[in-house]
Amino acid sequence: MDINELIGIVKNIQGYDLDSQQEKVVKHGKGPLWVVAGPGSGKTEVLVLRTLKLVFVDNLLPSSIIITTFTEKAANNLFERILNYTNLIFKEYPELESKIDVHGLKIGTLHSLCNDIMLENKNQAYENYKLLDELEQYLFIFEHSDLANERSSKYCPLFEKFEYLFSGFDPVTNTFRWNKERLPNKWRRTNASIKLFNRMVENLIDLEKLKDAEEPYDLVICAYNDYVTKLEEHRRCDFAHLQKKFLEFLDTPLGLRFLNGDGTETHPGVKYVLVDEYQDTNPIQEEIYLKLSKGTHNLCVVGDDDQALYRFRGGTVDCMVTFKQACVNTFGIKPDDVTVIFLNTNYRSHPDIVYYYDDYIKSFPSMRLEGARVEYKPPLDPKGKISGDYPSVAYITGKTINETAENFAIFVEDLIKNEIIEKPSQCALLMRSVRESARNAGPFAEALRNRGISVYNPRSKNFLEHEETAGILGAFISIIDPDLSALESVGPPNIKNMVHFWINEYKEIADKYPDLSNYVNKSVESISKIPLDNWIKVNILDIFYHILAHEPFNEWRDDVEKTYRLGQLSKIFETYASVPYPGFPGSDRGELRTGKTEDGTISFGWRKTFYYALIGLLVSAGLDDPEIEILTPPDHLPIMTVHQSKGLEFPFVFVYGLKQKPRLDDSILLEDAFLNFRKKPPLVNFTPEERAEQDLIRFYYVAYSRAQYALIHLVPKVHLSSGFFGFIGKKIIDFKEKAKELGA
DNA sequence: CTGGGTGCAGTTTTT
DNA sequence: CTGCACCCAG
Repeated sequence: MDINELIGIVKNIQGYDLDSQQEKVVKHGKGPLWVVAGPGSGKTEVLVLRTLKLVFVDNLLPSSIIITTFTEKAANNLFERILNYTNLIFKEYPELESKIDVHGLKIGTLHSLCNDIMLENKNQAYENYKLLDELEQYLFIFEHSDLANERSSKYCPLFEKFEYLFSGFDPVTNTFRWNKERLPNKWRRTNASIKLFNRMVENLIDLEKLKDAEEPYDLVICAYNDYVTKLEEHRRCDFAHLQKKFLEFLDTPLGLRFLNGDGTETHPGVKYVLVDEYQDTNPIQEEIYLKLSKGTHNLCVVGDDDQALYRFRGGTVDCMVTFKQACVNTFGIKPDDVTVIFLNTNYRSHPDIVYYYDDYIKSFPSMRLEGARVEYKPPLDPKGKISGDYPSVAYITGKTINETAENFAIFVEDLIKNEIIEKPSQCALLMRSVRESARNAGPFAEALRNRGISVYNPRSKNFLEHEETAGILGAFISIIDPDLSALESVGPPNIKNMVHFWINEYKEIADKYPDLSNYVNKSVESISKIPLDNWIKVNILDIFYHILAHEPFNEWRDDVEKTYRLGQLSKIFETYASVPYPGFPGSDRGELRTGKTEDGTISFGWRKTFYYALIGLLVSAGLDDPEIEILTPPDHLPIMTVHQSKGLEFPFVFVYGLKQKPRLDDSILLEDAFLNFRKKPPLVNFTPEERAEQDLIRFYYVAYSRAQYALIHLVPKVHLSSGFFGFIGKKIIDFKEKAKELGA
């Protein structure tokens, strides 16, 4: 197929032409391609079409093309679009159908591809390892890592140096700061270990360099080595090490065969690498991408440096901003050999909104520093269908949050009454936190509901308080710790309170469902008959599923949300059951034993660990409620975090807040702590304060650039005059005043 | 409109 | 403990 035929087909399907920049991306041949794409510029579409071009025009074997993006959801979406186009192409060119199968494309998150490729290529260093997800890594570190378990003062200098990893709110103990009189508690140490170890791997920390560092880095090495040893011992691998192993795999003979191919269709080699959302890439991922394309230089990255949101995951915008330099350094080519294409045409927002957020991001001195944004980035050019002379950027205010929320609800009500919008789902309220507390989404959700406008707020963190989750946990605990004697020994009141709540919830259910209470009582009785110090034949999962098989859990299967939550909970139990038992190879936490001294009970140690490790985690994690409907119900107004809104667009976008202080969070401080020990020193350097500020600016940029018809700030009066963003208040229109002026 | 004092609640996101 | 909202004085 000819490239123009392909573009013609696309035009027929879409009804419009690609713009010249988009076309350049699709048509680009060999060599590094750096696509700097603004919001609403059609970047994912372009990536899809470029993939089609490689397959249908260049006739590359799909399995020689790697396409990655940031989340599973985005990856699925990307593949679906490719598949759609492919099917339409097959309608016009039926003879291709037998020759081309796009299912061969290596498309997914980088993590999933690393996993699949190493398994397919039988990489010995990865085969037979269990990949740990977030929860599994937590439980593994909680039980196995020296840093989390050492009871002496061995690690004190490390605790001091990385103090920020141990401070902040700890919901398990309800404390705000590590009490330095004592060692940090185990949850804090576990969380700190996770952050520390993951970041060391993601930022490609050179252990050799670290060896020469002054203390307490010796303790960091010691803790890290211990963790890696334990992982190997138990044949586990976390997400960060998955990437590290993949990088190492690429240097092995099997890896080189994968990379360069051997002339067979099974091993065609890696011919092209395409990366979406490149601004959220971290150093180890950058290294992987560069290595994958070292032989071909065919690396295409797409992203928007202004929309980087994932520093907490090790993502650094630097990779996006310095892509050209990285290619020059790694491939040994000239800067001009890297093709730069700016997709700066915006098809999403009203021109005034586009100018507004473009001005916004450029107005901060910290964003104008060298290396903060991609060089020579042109201004956004609005060419969307939306136009009209109305105030498209404005604010709604009030004396207090509640009053602001009230005015907001009145405004939304008016939008509906006056038929400016058909349904509430054409709006979105974007907030930093969607929790329905007085400082967050609470007043807004309430004001809307008071006016009969339903709210769609799926992530409100009360997973453990529903009757089904509380009920099954209560039933389970009633079996394994019937007199709650182990619970009594658990310190933190949060855990105790939560468990008591579950027990009560279970008792209420049990009153109505005698079969269930019979099962629970019988189980307690049969455990009581097992002699001291003996294995119990049932695994915790057996107990869990037996409870599930009883009413009312059984009939709750008809309820989508309840089923989802119970499914999540059973996954959590499965995870816990798979945690290796320290010191007993081959056994795991799912297996139960009776106590050594106390007759007829589950071992006290097991019960205690269950409360501390698993329940403590659940209580502190505040698990999310399910997001079952991906699409907002039309008669609901979605309340979401800015992260959730990424990649989406809404006719009316409301954003709360113009008064927020940039925060030096631990991701930023950790970057600095390891700055001098990177295998590759970073190409840009900002102070932690500068990075914190830039992150905050980008965060709101993402929010503002979601708006199609109107962007409306929700700001209590004080936000307009003071605070970090206060100046914005002077640039936008007060909706109420404008309405008065127009006599509306 | 600003600044200081008081009181209160306690992100977010992903593999 | 910190950051934010809110109130009040100037």
